[in-house]
Amino acid sequence: MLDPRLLRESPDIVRAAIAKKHLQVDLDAVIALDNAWRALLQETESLRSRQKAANNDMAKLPKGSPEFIAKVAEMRAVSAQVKEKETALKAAEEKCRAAMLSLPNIPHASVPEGATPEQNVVFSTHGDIAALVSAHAKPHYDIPGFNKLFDFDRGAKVTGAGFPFYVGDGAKIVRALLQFFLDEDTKAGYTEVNPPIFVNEASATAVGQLPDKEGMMYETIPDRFYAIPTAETPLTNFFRDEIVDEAALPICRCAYTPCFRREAGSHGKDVRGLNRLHQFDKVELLKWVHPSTSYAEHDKLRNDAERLLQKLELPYRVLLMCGGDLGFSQSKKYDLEVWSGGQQRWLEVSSCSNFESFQARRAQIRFRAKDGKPELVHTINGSGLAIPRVLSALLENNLQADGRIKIPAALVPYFGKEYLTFL
RNA sequence: GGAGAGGUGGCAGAGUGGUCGAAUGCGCCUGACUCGAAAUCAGGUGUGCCGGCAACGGUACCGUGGGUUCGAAUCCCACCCUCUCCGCCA
Repeated sequence: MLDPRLLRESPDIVRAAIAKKHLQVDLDAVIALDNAWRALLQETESLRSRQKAANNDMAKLPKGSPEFIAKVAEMRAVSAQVKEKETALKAAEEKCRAAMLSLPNIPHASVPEGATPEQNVVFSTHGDIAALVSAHAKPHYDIPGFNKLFDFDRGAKVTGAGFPFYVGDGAKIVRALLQFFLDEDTKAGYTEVNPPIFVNEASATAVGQLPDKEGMMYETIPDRFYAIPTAETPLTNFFRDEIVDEAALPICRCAYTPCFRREAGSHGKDVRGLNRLHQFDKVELLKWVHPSTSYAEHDKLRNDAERLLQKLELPYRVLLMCGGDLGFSQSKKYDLEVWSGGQQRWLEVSSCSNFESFQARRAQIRFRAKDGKPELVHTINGSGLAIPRVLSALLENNLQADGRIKIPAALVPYFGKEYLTFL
């Protein structure tokens, strides 16, 4: 959510932000709703003020006295008016809040102009893609024996499409990657957290998944919990409605969780094999930072995620997202894409985003500044990293002529052997 | 799942219909005393929203949401959470 004062004082900044993100929002309607709400609030509060003054007078009067009885009669009418106004006020407030929630975050000045993913800027490229071209290269789902270690058919039987079983070395490579990521992230200064993987409605709302993305999440009956689409959801809510110690900032945490995404409407080549799943494992990095260090911490977090790909010796590139491809709630975002040599395509394995105070305002996460006034923190997060696509690149890029997969040196201590075998 | 108790400011803890944003204690901040500190004494010390350049004014908040009433921290209803006992169970 944006600061309402920004809308009132500098609507042009908001207008420019909407344009840069290539969104359609009727800003004037939002402003009108805000004005209407404020006018109604004034009226209601002055009525209540009158009511309060009368109450104080009545407290001094003897209960049964004629003056008292007259006051009761008089205030009965005011009370009815207050109730009426309060009902109207509540409706106006809800409309206004909904309208405010429809306003996107302001993109940072360094975000490039652009409407489509093609206009994202390649920020940096690492590793040698050409070296991966070989005669036996193939998509991971076509590698002989793939279905033994990554059993999609039985997963479909037991649960549904996109819920594979990982078997034998398949399970072990997932565990090795998770352990490796968590160890590296911890070394980089992130405190490991093991959060709940279901959240309530308030938590989903605070990070912006509700309203709007309810169709993307699995919901439980009868408790109305949501299966988390990312560890960002429970992690960000850790400090919801709290004022944290300024000296503790930045607070850096990492968490492994399974992630659940309905991905309604996704079909075709993009979703084959490990490319897109309804349940997958991911380690998330998250920081609560002081606004003054926000972008430096954002860069650091991106570097922390990049280091993981470097240690796994996977070629990757970093995209700086243009305004049109920036999410609704982000001020700036880098995507890390790993090169998948068999499919000959880039796969997104991490989005490193700075939300500035957009999430913190909704979630009411603040710190006490030196002058004593609470101030909103900035939140930053990114994957470090998502397992299936890293795995898919690992399988494709490291496929040997004999059908085995060479395990990167950094991962060998975790995996326990130098090769993964399918058959 | 059953029975009972309870949820009040940073913490502890009073308050059962009106002058209560809320006693008191602790903590914290400022000042006095002191070479300095401790102790002591005096004063201060929640958050949001609206209006205002500001000083400040208004209003809301006693787990959450409804209700009763001229008036609710206080009474009624629902829900959430915590604790105790019983039951069940990884």
